Amino acid sequence: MAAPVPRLRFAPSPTGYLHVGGARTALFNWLYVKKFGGQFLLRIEDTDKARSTDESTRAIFDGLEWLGLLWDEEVVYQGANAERNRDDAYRMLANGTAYRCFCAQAELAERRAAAEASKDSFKYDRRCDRLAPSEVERRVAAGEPFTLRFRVPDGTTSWDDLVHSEIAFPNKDIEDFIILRADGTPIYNMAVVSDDIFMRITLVMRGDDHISNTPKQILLYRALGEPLPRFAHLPMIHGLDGKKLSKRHGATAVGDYQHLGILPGAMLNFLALLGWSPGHDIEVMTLPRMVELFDPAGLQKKAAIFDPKKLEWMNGQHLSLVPSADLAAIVTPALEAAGFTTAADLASRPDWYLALLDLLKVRARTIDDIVRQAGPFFLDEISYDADAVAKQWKDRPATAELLAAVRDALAPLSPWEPAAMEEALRMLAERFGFGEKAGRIFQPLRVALTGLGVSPGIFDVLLMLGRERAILRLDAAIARLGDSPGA
RNA sequence: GGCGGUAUCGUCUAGGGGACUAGGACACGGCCCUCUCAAGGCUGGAACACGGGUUCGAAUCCCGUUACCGCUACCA
Repeated sequence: MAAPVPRLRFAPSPTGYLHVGGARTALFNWLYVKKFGGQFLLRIEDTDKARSTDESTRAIFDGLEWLGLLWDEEVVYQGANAERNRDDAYRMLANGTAYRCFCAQAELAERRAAAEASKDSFKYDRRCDRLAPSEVERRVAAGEPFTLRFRVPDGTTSWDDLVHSEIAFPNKDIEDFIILRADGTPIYNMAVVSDDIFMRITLVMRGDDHISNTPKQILLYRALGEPLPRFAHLPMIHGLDGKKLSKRHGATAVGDYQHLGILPGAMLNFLALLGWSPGHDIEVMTLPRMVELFDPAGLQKKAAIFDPKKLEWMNGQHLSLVPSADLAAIVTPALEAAGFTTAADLASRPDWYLALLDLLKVRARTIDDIVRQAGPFFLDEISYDADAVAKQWKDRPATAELLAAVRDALAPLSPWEPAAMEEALRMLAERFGFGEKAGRIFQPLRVALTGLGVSPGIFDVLLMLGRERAILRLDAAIARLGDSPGA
């Protein structure tokens, strides 16, 4: 049998935001398609009108687009397929694999409650399947409402799961489940199967919370006489406490991480490692590299715990990896939002901007870190960090004197370049009797230049600031030191 | 309760009978580099859930126990 072209789908319900677990499911579906060829499709499961919102649908699109997980065909809205879903359900009624059930919802709930009270597990007793055909006809004619139930056959339903290998369910444990509501709308399993058939899905890859839906769905395919897709059930993602990831664990929406300054590539890389391993101790990967290395054999069976610390580390790795020219596209809006500069300003001095990014990105873990450290390079008026001032400007008169000497040593430098600066400042250190400990100049100078205790190397700071601005900063610092001792 | 799934350092994982004194990464500690902070290098502590088998030999195979997770709706 010739292998069909893989067609996979990601099928979220639009009831919240794009959850990191959903994003990871989408990623593995996408990786599979990119690795082996085929199509990655998106289906919005909006049949629960009460909970589905357009806003959530929008959030799913936004999240996937941000991650770069683009779908290959037009989005399918499950709600639009209700009619075809119903036709499929009626096909089963016609071919005898389903039957009408006239049991009232309230009555069913009562029987279920009674069974549970006596510690029995409830299973529909098929009473409506035993109704005489004439009786059924009479009740239908009388306009009695009914649902359609699937008649579960004897035997065992099993499949070869792509991640779990063989999984089997005795059919006796599956009740005759409803496939069509009294109002004619399909139940989840019916809609999924009907749509997956229609979309010609060849591999259903989803969270393993769907494992127990799978035998029911397989039975439906068979009843409909349709070929089975393959199934792959991915493990769940849990929070740090081992419980299912939820709001109280902090950020769980993909959009949250976007706003926290995480790079999409880092997010994808981190998510990929949660439930999959390429082996060979490989960890940091770009998306194309992940496609190259992807192999379903590396898929994990065990639920993974989401560790935000490792995500941050991963982001730092990607920050260093991404060319500054690419990074600029993401950092520029953030810099503008912080009120530091404008895109036009940055565009007017691209070399300087890229050099600045080169300096900042290696010591940042998030985009926010970069923005924070970038302040002194844009603002006219810097703010001074109290701790840094207290530590590096202890003896105020002596520091003022030192900084004045630094200013005088640097001001005449020509050209304005690091080697000359270093020579001048090291000579100054000798003169002040600091010997090899030039840090005694660099540190107070750093505070004067940036207001901070940490920054890129001092000569890089001087270079990026430019002579004029550096001298201005020094003057401001000297003046400040001369003022009230309160800093 | 029933059914199903899972089980290697705190966390993510490598491992698919001998190469295991169980490897890597995050986090944590130490050292080096060094003008600060990162980055980088070196380094320390830290795991095969338990009990039975199978086998000359088991982290790896089988069974049981335990724990955790999921499903158990005219939700998805």
